[in-house]
Amino acid sequence: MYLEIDFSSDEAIYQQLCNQIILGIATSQFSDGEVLPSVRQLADDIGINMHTVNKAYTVLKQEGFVRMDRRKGAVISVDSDKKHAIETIRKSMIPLIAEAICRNLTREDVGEIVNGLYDEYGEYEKKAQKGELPSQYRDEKDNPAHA
Amino acid sequence: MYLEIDFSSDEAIYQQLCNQIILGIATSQFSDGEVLPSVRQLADDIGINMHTVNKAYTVLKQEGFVRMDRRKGAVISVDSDKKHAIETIRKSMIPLIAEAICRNLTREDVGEIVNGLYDEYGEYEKKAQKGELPSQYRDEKDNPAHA
Amino acid sequence: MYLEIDFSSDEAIYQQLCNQIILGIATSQFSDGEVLPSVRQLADDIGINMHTVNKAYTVLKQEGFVRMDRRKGAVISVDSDKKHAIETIRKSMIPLIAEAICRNLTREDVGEIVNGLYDEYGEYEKKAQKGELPSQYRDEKDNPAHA
Amino acid sequence: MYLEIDFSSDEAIYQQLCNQIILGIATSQFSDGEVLPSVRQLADDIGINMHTVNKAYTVLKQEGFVRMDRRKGAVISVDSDKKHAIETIRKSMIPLIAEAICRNLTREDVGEIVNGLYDEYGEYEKKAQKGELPSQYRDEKDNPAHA
DNA sequence: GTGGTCTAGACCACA
DNA sequence: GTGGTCTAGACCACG
Repeated sequence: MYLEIDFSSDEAIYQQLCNQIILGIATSQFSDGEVLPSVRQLADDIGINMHTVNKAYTVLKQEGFVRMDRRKGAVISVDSDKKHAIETIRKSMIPLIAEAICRNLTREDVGEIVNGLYDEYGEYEKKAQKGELPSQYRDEKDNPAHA
Repeated sequence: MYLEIDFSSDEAIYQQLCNQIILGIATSQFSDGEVLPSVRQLADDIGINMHTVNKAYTVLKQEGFVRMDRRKGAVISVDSDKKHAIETIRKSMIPLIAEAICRNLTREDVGEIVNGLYDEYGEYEKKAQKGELPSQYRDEKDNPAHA
Repeated sequence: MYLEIDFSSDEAIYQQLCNQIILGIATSQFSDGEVLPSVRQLADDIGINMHTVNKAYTVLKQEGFVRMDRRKGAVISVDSDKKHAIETIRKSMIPLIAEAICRNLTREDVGEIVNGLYDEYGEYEKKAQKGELPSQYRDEKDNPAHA
Repeated sequence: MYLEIDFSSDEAIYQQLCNQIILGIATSQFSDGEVLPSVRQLADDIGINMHTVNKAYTVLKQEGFVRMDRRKGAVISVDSDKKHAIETIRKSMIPLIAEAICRNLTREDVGEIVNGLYDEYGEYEKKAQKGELPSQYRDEKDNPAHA
């Protein structure tokens, strides 16, 4: 998978890394059980410090997207406790909705944004709704780019 | 308006301040044209340093929620360029939707979160839809043709 | 004359006032010998503090656009020492030209800007060239005079 | 590059710093992609406070002369949107041209000032016209598709 | 009285 | 080591 990092962003690099990987999972470029590149390799690929990659993996683990396997390294393993997820998303969404309201966006406007993003990224969703999950590894097309 | 700051949060104080004020605008606790407390005043009120408040005001200005009037100080003045707003919100929402998809939340789940938040905070929205807005500048001498 | 003040500008009000008045002179809305409004009246008209108007008048006097008459108040009286003027303009122009160069604007681009502004504001210039002003300089291509 | 600060000037130090650096870019003493000294370093070098340098860098970033690279610090990166640049320059030039007109300077006089300054500072211009620019980002990993 | 600027010194997250 | 944040206290220009 190709990871885009903007070194001039105000977002921390490890944070961008997390987000990109989460996006990769959402778009089925990474699938459950897949192994992420080693810290050192990914760091070299992107041209960043090893510590930074390490931090990203640690955060992903804490947030339940990855588990650390002693032999394989970081392995995708999405923890989907719906109630907890909703609460998390809700909390992060408060400032965004507040801004939307201030800018005179209606809930329909926001709904369109959400739908647009689901259309764009929601590969995982399609699978889920076709009941293909959680029969976990149903990988006919999941030849993820490079590791 | 009562502003709550969590000093043990990992979110920067000035950032919390920004969010609280934006929330205040969304819920009509602050309305367009209203003057915010002076940096010193607000700093004293919530027990933080003047400069921290100043930074919050500066960010709010830059993001188009406030303008600095040389006579009155910081004045609520929401810049509602819909197109720009949508783009901003969309960008900040990408990681959230990605996470939602990973956690198997459907777009309907997310829609409910959005609606819940609109119900909770959307005072401003109600006004807007009743046509009471926009009256961006109330002051007779405050809206010069060019900046 | 109508004076436009932007209270949200980063430029000080007295400074804007000065610039507007100078612009008024350039466009012949104020002419030599004309009396400016009293400090109090202008302050009331614009809705600003008397001190601010006072400061503007003081600066205009120092810069040689106005003289203070004990009975009439501030009187337009433009001091046009060409050599001194050139040196002043040159100094203020340095950062602008530096910026222009950085942005890849050619000297022709800047020349066009200058000409555009002369076309827009140069009432005074027309008089000068018609010989209505102190015959002085009626030379279309004179001494370089710059550093 | 040697930066000269006049501590007795009425111009803010951070503003002088900005102007000096812009001048440095114009004269090719700084070139695109070059890394500026760290805030602490530069502050020590010229004997001012870290925060003052920081403010200068922040302003330069906001005005599109510099970007903040999370790995390298402040990097010269001139944003040359010609249309925007012209509008900016034009606005700052209005008071200068107004003054010039008042002082009976012809457009030719001003043109000479402009040319003089271009002759003195326009190193960057020469390169640009030889086609050596634009190569805005030299770094292979520094130019992500989206910010 | 306001915000803007500058200084000084501190801690922390990031890389 | 970097910049980002926060604090504290000071002076000044502006209004």
